[in-house]
Amino acid sequence: MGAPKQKWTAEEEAALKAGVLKHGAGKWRTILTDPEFNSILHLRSNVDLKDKWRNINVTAIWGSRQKAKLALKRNLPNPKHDNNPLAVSTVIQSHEEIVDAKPLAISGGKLQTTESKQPIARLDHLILKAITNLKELGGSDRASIAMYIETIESTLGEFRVCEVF
Amino acid sequence: MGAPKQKWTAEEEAALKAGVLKHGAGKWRTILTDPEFNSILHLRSNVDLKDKWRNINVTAIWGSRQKAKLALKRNLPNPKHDNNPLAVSTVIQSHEEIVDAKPLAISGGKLQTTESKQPIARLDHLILKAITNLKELGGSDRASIAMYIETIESTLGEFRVCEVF
DNA sequence: CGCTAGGGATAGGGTTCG
DNA sequence: TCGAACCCTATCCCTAGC
Repeated sequence: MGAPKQKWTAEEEAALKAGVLKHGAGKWRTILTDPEFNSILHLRSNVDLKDKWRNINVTAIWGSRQKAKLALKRNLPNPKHDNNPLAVSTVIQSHEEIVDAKPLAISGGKLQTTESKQPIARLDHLILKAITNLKELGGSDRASIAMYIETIESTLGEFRVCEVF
Repeated sequence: MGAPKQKWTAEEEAALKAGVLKHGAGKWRTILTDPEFNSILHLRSNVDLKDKWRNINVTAIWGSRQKAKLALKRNLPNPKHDNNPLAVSTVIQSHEEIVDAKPLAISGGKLQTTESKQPIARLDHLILKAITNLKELGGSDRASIAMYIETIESTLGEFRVCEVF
Protein backbone atom coordinates (compact mmCIF):
# COMPACT_ATOMS: atom_id res chain seq x y z
CA MET A 1 0.00 0.00 0.00
CA GLY A 2 1.06 3.51 -0.46
CA ALA A 3 1.53 5.02 2.94
CA PRO A 4 -1.39 4.63 5.25
CA LYS A 5 0.92 5.51 8.04
CA GLN A 6 3.87 7.77 7.69
CA LYS A 7 6.40 6.46 10.09
CA TRP A 8 8.84 8.96 11.45
CA THR A 9 12.38 8.51 10.29
CA ALA A 10 15.33 9.02 12.58
CA GLU A 11 16.23 12.09 10.59
CA GLU A 12 12.83 13.64 11.05
CA GLU A 13 12.86 12.89 14.72
CA ALA A 14 16.24 14.51 15.09
CA ALA A 15 14.99 17.57 13.24
CA LEU A 16 12.02 17.78 15.52
CA LYS A 17 14.19 17.61 18.60
CA ALA A 18 16.49 20.24 17.26
CA GLY A 19 13.51 22.40 16.44
CA VAL A 20 12.19 22.10 19.94
CA LEU A 21 15.55 23.01 21.33
CA LYS A 22 15.69 26.04 19.11
CA HIS A 23 12.16 27.38 19.30
CA GLY A 24 10.66 25.59 22.26
CA ALA A 25 8.02 22.95 22.65
CA GLY A 26 4.67 24.17 21.43
CA LYS A 27 5.96 26.33 18.61
CA TRP A 28 5.17 23.76 16.02
CA ARG A 29 4.31 26.12 13.23
CA THR A 30 7.46 28.09 13.92
CA ILE A 31 9.55 24.97 13.73
CA LEU A 32 7.92 23.99 10.49
CA THR A 33 8.55 27.30 8.83
CA ASP A 34 12.14 27.45 9.95
CA PRO A 35 14.13 26.78 6.79
CA GLU A 36 16.59 24.82 8.87
CA PHE A 37 14.02 22.10 9.43
CA ASN A 38 11.51 22.65 6.69
CA SER A 39 13.59 20.66 4.25
CA ILE A 40 13.29 17.61 6.43
CA LEU A 41 9.86 18.09 7.92
CA HIS A 42 7.98 19.48 4.95
CA LEU A 43 5.90 16.34 4.79
CA ARG A 44 4.65 16.86 8.33
CA SER A 45 2.03 19.20 9.67
CA ASN A 46 2.25 21.19 12.85
CA VAL A 47 -0.16 18.74 14.41
CA ASP A 48 2.09 15.91 13.39
CA LEU A 49 4.96 17.57 15.18
CA LYS A 50 2.88 18.01 18.27
CA ASP A 51 1.78 14.39 18.26
CA LYS A 52 5.25 13.07 17.71
CA TRP A 53 6.69 15.16 20.49
CA ARG A 54 4.00 13.91 22.81
CA ASN A 55 4.75 10.37 21.89
CA ILE A 56 8.46 10.80 22.42
CA ASN A 57 7.92 12.12 25.90
CA VAL A 58 5.42 9.46 26.79
CA THR A 59 7.78 6.67 25.87
CA ALA A 60 10.55 8.36 27.77
CA ILE A 61 8.59 8.67 30.96
CA TRP A 62 7.51 5.09 30.68
CA GLY A 63 7.64 3.60 34.05
CA SER A 64 5.80 3.32 37.28
CA ARG A 65 3.14 0.75 36.73
CA GLN A 66 3.36 -0.85 33.33
CA LYS A 67 6.92 -1.65 34.02
CA ALA A 68 5.98 -4.12 36.69
CA LYS A 69 3.27 -5.52 34.53
CA LEU A 70 5.58 -6.19 31.68
CA ALA A 71 8.27 -7.57 33.86
CA LEU A 72 5.78 -10.02 35.18
CA LYS A 73 4.62 -10.84 31.72
CA ARG A 74 8.10 -11.50 30.50
CA ASN A 75 8.69 -13.70 33.42
CA LEU A 76 5.80 -16.03 32.95
CA PRO A 77 6.29 -17.48 29.49
CA ASN A 78 9.91 -18.14 30.27
CA PRO A 79 9.95 -20.84 32.89
CA LYS A 80 13.12 -22.33 31.55
CA HIS A 81 16.01 -20.99 33.45
CA ASP A 82 15.29 -19.22 36.62
CA ASN A 83 17.15 -16.18 35.52
CA ASN A 84 17.07 -13.62 38.21
CA PRO A 85 13.98 -11.57 37.58
CA LEU A 86 15.06 -9.00 40.08
CA ALA A 87 18.02 -8.08 38.02
CA VAL A 88 15.85 -6.63 35.32
CA SER A 89 13.81 -4.61 37.71
CA THR A 90 16.88 -3.26 39.34
CA VAL A 91 18.35 -2.02 36.13
CA ILE A 92 15.22 -0.24 35.12
CA GLN A 93 14.87 1.30 38.47
CA SER A 94 18.32 2.70 38.26
CA HIS A 95 17.50 4.42 35.03
CA GLU A 96 14.50 6.00 36.56
CA GLU A 97 16.45 7.24 39.47
CA ILE A 98 18.86 8.93 37.19
CA VAL A 99 16.04 10.88 35.73
CA ASP A 100 14.51 11.80 39.00
CA ALA A 101 17.69 12.83 40.64
CA LYS A 102 19.36 15.24 38.28
CA PRO A 103 19.14 14.71 34.56
CA LEU A 104 21.55 17.48 33.87
CA ALA A 105 24.42 15.41 35.03
CA ILE A 106 25.35 14.20 31.62
CA SER A 107 28.00 11.66 32.07
CA GLY A 108 29.66 11.14 28.79
CA GLY A 109 30.79 7.83 30.06
CA LYS A 110 29.38 4.56 29.06
CA LEU A 111 26.05 3.51 30.38
CA GLN A 112 25.71 -0.11 29.83
CA THR A 113 22.78 -0.85 27.61
CA THR A 114 20.89 -3.80 28.85
CA GLU A 115 18.27 -5.44 26.72
CA SER A 116 18.06 -2.85 24.04
CA LYS A 117 14.50 -3.61 23.23
CA GLN A 118 12.49 -3.53 26.38
CA PRO A 119 11.17 -1.08 28.91
CA ILE A 120 14.28 0.95 29.07
CA ALA A 121 13.75 4.61 28.76
CA ARG A 122 15.80 6.10 26.03
CA LEU A 123 18.37 8.26 27.66
CA ASP A 124 18.71 10.66 24.82
CA HIS A 125 15.03 11.48 25.07
CA LEU A 126 15.29 11.98 28.77
CA ILE A 127 18.23 14.27 28.47
CA LEU A 128 16.56 16.25 25.77
CA LYS A 129 13.47 16.73 27.77
CA ALA A 130 15.47 17.81 30.76
CA ILE A 131 17.12 20.46 28.70
CA THR A 132 13.88 21.63 27.27
CA ASN A 133 12.45 21.98 30.69
CA LEU A 134 15.47 23.84 31.84
CA LYS A 135 15.17 26.25 28.99
CA GLU A 136 11.51 26.92 29.54
CA LEU A 137 11.75 27.20 33.25
CA GLY A 138 14.76 29.32 33.87
CA GLY A 139 15.50 30.69 30.47
CA SER A 140 19.10 29.87 31.08
CA ASP A 141 21.62 31.44 28.83
CA ARG A 142 22.05 30.15 25.35
CA ALA A 143 25.69 29.40 25.77
CA SER A 144 25.20 26.61 28.24
CA ILE A 145 22.32 25.27 26.25
CA ALA A 146 24.45 25.14 23.18
CA MET A 147 27.08 23.30 25.12
CA TYR A 148 24.52 20.83 26.27
CA ILE A 149 23.45 20.31 22.74
CA GLU A 150 26.95 19.45 21.73
CA THR A 151 27.16 16.99 24.53
CA ILE A 152 23.91 15.48 23.54
CA GLU A 153 24.86 15.01 19.98
CA SER A 154 27.96 13.11 20.75
CA THR A 155 26.09 11.15 23.35
CA LEU A 156 23.42 10.38 20.84
CA GLY A 157 26.02 9.05 18.52
CA GLU A 158 27.09 6.56 21.10
CA PHE A 159 23.63 5.47 21.91
CA ARG A 160 22.65 5.00 18.35
CA VAL A 161 25.29 2.37 18.07
CA CYS A 162 23.97 0.48 21.01
CA GLU A 163 20.31 0.84 20.45
CA VAL A 164 18.09 -0.95 18.10
CA PHE A 165 18.05 1.51 15.27
CA MET B 1 -5.43 -15.62 34.11
CA GLY B 2 -8.96 -14.88 33.14
CA ALA B 3 -8.68 -14.84 29.43
CA PRO B 4 -11.05 -17.40 28.03
CA LYS B 5 -10.53 -16.11 24.51
CA GLN B 6 -13.90 -15.44 23.11
CA LYS B 7 -14.40 -16.86 19.69
CA TRP B 8 -16.46 -14.97 17.19
CA THR B 9 -19.84 -16.40 16.46
CA ALA B 10 -21.30 -16.47 12.98
CA GLU B 11 -23.85 -13.94 14.05
CA GLU B 12 -21.23 -11.53 15.26
CA GLU B 13 -19.26 -11.94 12.10
CA ALA B 14 -22.34 -11.27 10.02
CA ALA B 15 -23.07 -8.18 12.04
CA LEU B 16 -19.54 -6.99 11.51
CA LYS B 17 -19.80 -7.44 7.77
CA ALA B 18 -23.11 -5.68 7.66
CA GLY B 19 -21.65 -2.88 9.71
CA VAL B 20 -18.77 -2.50 7.33
CA LEU B 21 -21.13 -2.36 4.41
CA LYS B 22 -23.18 0.28 6.11
CA HIS B 23 -20.52 2.53 7.57
CA GLY B 24 -17.37 1.50 5.77
CA ALA B 25 -14.24 -0.33 6.85
CA GLY B 26 -12.38 1.65 9.45
CA LYS B 27 -15.44 3.12 11.10
CA TRP B 28 -15.36 0.67 13.94
CA ARG B 29 -16.55 2.90 16.66
CA THR B 30 -19.40 3.99 14.45
CA ILE B 31 -20.39 0.42 13.77
CA LEU B 32 -20.23 -0.35 17.42
CA THR B 33 -22.47 2.50 18.45
CA ASP B 34 -25.00 1.80 15.75
CA PRO B 35 -27.99 0.35 17.60
CA GLU B 36 -28.52 -2.01 14.73
CA PHE B 37 -25.33 -3.87 15.60
CA ASN B 38 -24.70 -2.90 19.16
CA SER B 39 -27.09 -5.54 20.42
CA ILE B 40 -24.97 -8.22 18.83
CA LEU B 41 -21.52 -6.75 19.17
CA HIS B 42 -21.77 -5.15 22.57
CA LEU B 43 -19.24 -7.59 23.95
CA ARG B 44 -16.66 -6.48 21.42
CA SER B 45 -14.50 -3.40 21.34
CA ASN B 46 -13.74 -1.32 18.30
CA VAL B 47 -10.29 -2.85 18.28
CA ASP B 48 -11.83 -6.29 18.29
CA LEU B 49 -13.83 -5.37 15.24
CA LYS B 50 -10.77 -4.12 13.50
CA ASP B 51 -8.82 -7.26 14.31
CA LYS B 52 -11.59 -9.55 13.22
CA TRP B 53 -12.03 -7.72 9.96
CA ARG B 54 -8.35 -8.07 9.35
CA ASN B 55 -8.45 -11.77 10.03
CA ILE B 56 -11.32 -12.23 7.67
CA ASN B 57 -9.52 -10.49 4.88
CA VAL B 58 -6.26 -12.22 5.55
CA THR B 59 -7.75 -15.64 5.29
CA ALA B 60 -9.49 -14.61 2.12
CA ILE B 61 -6.23 -13.49 0.62
CA TRP B 62 -4.56 -16.73 1.31
CA GLY B 63 -6.98 -18.08 -1.25
CA SER B 64 -5.16 -16.30 -4.00
CA ARG B 65 -1.45 -16.56 -4.23
CA GLN B 66 0.65 -14.61 -1.86
CA LYS B 67 3.36 -15.74 0.40
CA ALA B 68 6.07 -13.37 -0.61
CA LYS B 69 5.81 -11.27 2.49
CA LEU B 70 5.98 -14.18 4.84
CA ALA B 71 8.71 -15.86 2.90
CA LEU B 72 10.71 -12.70 3.14
CA LYS B 73 10.22 -12.58 6.83
CA ARG B 74 11.43 -16.11 7.25
CA ASN B 75 14.54 -15.24 5.36
CA LEU B 76 15.62 -12.78 8.00
CA PRO B 77 15.42 -14.56 11.32
CA ASN B 78 18.62 -12.92 12.41
CA PRO B 79 18.38 -9.21 11.86
CA LYS B 80 21.88 -7.92 11.76
CA HIS B 81 22.67 -4.96 13.88
CA ASP B 82 24.15 -2.64 11.38
CA ASN B 83 25.95 -0.23 13.59
CA ASN B 84 26.65 2.77 11.53
CA PRO B 85 26.32 5.99 13.49
CA LEU B 86 26.73 8.10 10.41
CA ALA B 87 24.17 6.38 8.29
CA VAL B 88 21.23 8.14 9.71
CA SER B 89 19.83 9.32 6.43
CA THR B 90 19.62 5.97 4.75
CA VAL B 91 15.90 6.15 4.61
CA ILE B 92 14.09 4.26 1.99
CA GLN B 93 11.17 6.52 1.30
CA SER B 94 10.79 4.85 -2.02
CA HIS B 95 7.26 4.09 -3.00
CA GLU B 96 4.89 7.00 -2.86
CA GLU B 97 2.52 5.79 -5.47
CA ILE B 98 -0.70 7.62 -5.22
CA VAL B 99 -4.04 6.16 -5.92
CA ASP B 100 -5.93 9.31 -6.45
CA ALA B 101 -9.61 8.81 -6.41
CA LYS B 102 -12.39 10.90 -5.16
CA PRO B 103 -13.77 9.63 -1.91
CA LEU B 104 -17.32 8.88 -2.92
CA ALA B 105 -18.65 10.77 -0.01
CA ILE B 106 -21.77 9.26 1.37
CA SER B 107 -22.39 10.80 4.69
CA GLY B 108 -19.21 12.64 5.38
CA GLY B 109 -19.03 16.26 4.40
CA LYS B 110 -15.50 16.44 3.12
CA LEU B 111 -15.42 16.13 -0.61
CA GLN B 112 -12.01 17.49 -1.39
CA THR B 113 -9.04 16.40 0.58
CA THR B 114 -6.48 19.11 0.90
CA GLU B 115 -3.10 18.58 -0.53
CA SER B 116 -1.31 18.62 2.76
CA LYS B 117 -2.81 15.34 3.75
CA GLN B 118 -1.67 12.21 2.06
CA PRO B 119 -4.15 11.81 -0.76
CA ILE B 120 -3.77 8.11 -0.79
CA ALA B 121 -7.04 6.35 -0.93
CA ARG B 122 -7.06 2.74 0.00
CA LEU B 123 -8.52 0.55 -2.64
CA ASP B 124 -10.47 -1.59 -0.30
CA HIS B 125 -12.08 1.47 1.16
CA LEU B 126 -12.96 2.73 -2.27
CA ILE B 127 -14.44 -0.53 -3.36
CA LEU B 128 -16.37 -0.86 -0.17
CA LYS B 129 -17.72 2.60 -0.48
CA ALA B 130 -18.69 1.93 -4.03
CA ILE B 131 -20.68 -1.02 -2.87
CA THR B 132 -22.24 0.96 -0.15
CA ASN B 133 -23.28 3.49 -2.70
CA LEU B 134 -24.71 0.79 -4.84
CA LYS B 135 -26.63 -0.49 -1.92
CA GLU B 136 -28.06 2.85 -1.02
CA LEU B 137 -28.89 3.74 -4.54
CA GLY B 138 -30.54 0.61 -5.75
CA GLY B 139 -31.13 -1.17 -2.51
CA SER B 140 -29.80 -4.31 -4.08
CA ASP B 141 -30.62 -7.55 -2.42
CA ARG B 142 -28.30 -9.25 -0.02
CA ALA B 143 -27.43 -12.02 -2.41
CA SER B 144 -25.73 -9.75 -4.87
CA ILE B 145 -24.02 -7.92 -2.07
CA ALA B 146 -22.56 -11.14 -0.86
CA MET B 147 -21.37 -11.86 -4.35
CA TYR B 148 -19.74 -8.48 -4.49
CA ILE B 149 -17.97 -9.19 -1.28
CA GLU B 150 -16.47 -12.31 -2.73
CA THR B 151 -15.35 -10.37 -5.74
CA ILE B 152 -13.81 -7.74 -3.54
CA GLU B 153 -11.86 -10.16 -1.51
CA SER B 154 -10.22 -11.80 -4.44
CA THR B 155 -9.64 -8.41 -5.98
CA LEU B 156 -8.00 -7.20 -2.83
CA GLY B 157 -5.73 -10.17 -2.97
CA GLU B 158 -4.51 -9.15 -6.37
CA PHE B 159 -3.91 -5.59 -5.35
CA ARG B 160 -2.04 -6.53 -2.27
CA VAL B 161 0.35 -8.53 -4.33
CA CYS B 162 1.07 -5.55 -6.51
CA GLU B 163 1.24 -2.92 -3.86
CA VAL B 164 2.60 -4.34 -0.70
CA PHE B 165 5.89 -5.65 -1.87
C1' DC C 1 -9.83 31.22 10.57
C1' DG C 2 -5.18 29.40 12.22
C1' DC C 3 -3.00 27.38 16.00
C1' DT C 4 -2.29 24.32 19.99
C1' DA C 5 -3.61 20.90 23.62
C1' DG C 6 -5.78 16.95 24.62
C1' DG C 7 -8.77 13.01 24.14
C1' DG C 8 -9.92 9.43 21.33
C1' DA C 9 -9.88 6.39 17.26
C1' DT C 10 -7.35 3.64 13.87
C1' DA C 11 -3.51 0.79 11.65
C1' DG C 12 -0.30 -2.32 11.92
C1' DG C 13 3.13 -4.95 14.25
C1' DG C 14 3.64 -8.24 17.92
C1' DT C 15 2.14 -11.81 21.23
C1' DT C 16 -0.54 -15.49 23.27
C1' DC C 17 -3.19 -19.52 23.04
C1' DG C 18 -5.60 -23.48 21.24
C1' DT D 1 3.19 -25.20 12.81
C1' DC D 2 -0.55 -22.15 12.10
C1' DG D 3 -4.35 -19.14 12.60
C1' DA D 4 -7.75 -16.68 15.57
C1' DA D 5 -8.01 -13.70 19.21
C1' DC D 6 -5.79 -10.30 21.82
C1' DC D 7 -2.21 -6.65 23.19
C1' DC D 8 0.81 -2.49 22.41
C1' DT D 9 1.53 1.92 20.74
C1' DA D 10 2.79 5.11 16.80
C1' DT D 11 0.14 7.72 14.01
C1' DC D 12 -3.90 10.00 12.74
C1' DC D 13 -8.39 12.46 13.62
C1' DC D 14 -11.61 15.46 15.98
C1' DT D 15 -12.86 19.22 18.79
C1' DA D 16 -12.63 22.78 22.32
C1' DG D 17 -10.46 26.93 23.56
C1' DC D 18 -7.74 30.72 22.52
